[in-house]
Amino acid sequence: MPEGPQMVFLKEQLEPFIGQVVLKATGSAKNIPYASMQNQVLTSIKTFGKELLFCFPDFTIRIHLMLFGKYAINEELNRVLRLGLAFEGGSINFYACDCRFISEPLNQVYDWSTDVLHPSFDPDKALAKLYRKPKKLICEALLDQDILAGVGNGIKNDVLFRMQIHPESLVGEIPEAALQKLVQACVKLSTEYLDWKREGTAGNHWQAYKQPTCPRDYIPFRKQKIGPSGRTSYFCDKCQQLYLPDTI
DNA sequence: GGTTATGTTATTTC
DNA sequence: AGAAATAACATAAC
Repeated sequence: MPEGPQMVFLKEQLEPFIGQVVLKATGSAKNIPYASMQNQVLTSIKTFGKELLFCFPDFTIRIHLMLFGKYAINEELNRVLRLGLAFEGGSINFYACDCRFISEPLNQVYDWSTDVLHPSFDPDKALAKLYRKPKKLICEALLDQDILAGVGNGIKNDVLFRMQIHPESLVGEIPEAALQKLVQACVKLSTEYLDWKREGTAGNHWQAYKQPTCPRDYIPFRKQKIGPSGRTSYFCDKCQQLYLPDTI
């Protein structure tokens, strides 16, 4: 259930709990100080990329939904509870997710300017980090959370389609202007995606991801696992340009 | 039973 | 040493 925009949306759903005191923390997640969380005030909730951060006065609990994570607000799901937080005004339950305890100050742990949806996101820094990996496939580089935190496989596919760049292009071969636009597109699509979540707009907004046909050329998208990570890409050979080294 | 999937991380390999 | 590939983990649906 991840991708940055969904996590920001989840954070917004949970904001009513801010200021409330934990009545009880339960679950099967390891390294969580269940007992000492009791009576702690939830100071704030933040996100970093696909991570959700519950901030308490002296520590933070980090939730990552990974691939299969589920959550329920004011209800319970019929599966193994990983972390449940009971407040006066309701409860939050997480399942099949990664939970961690963070004792360091968050500014020491996170570089917020890496997060595509954070106000301090720094596109120039992202561009520089991308060019530091010139031999990587662009479809792999876009998923690097140290470069573009919050971008997932859906955003990756649609951004490449929108900017008409072939997923197998090498980062170092993409002209700077095009790569710059690609970074901008990550921000724009993530923001749009968040707006769709907020508006509760029905239907599908993906142009390429999980789609059968290219809306520009009306030919079937190619669906293929690309690169060492093997994440699936949806792309159109006709309208997405492949940037590779000149072979002479 | 096998495959697939909005993901990360620990371990191994080069 | 450090980058890159591989394995591992988690879970439901088709």
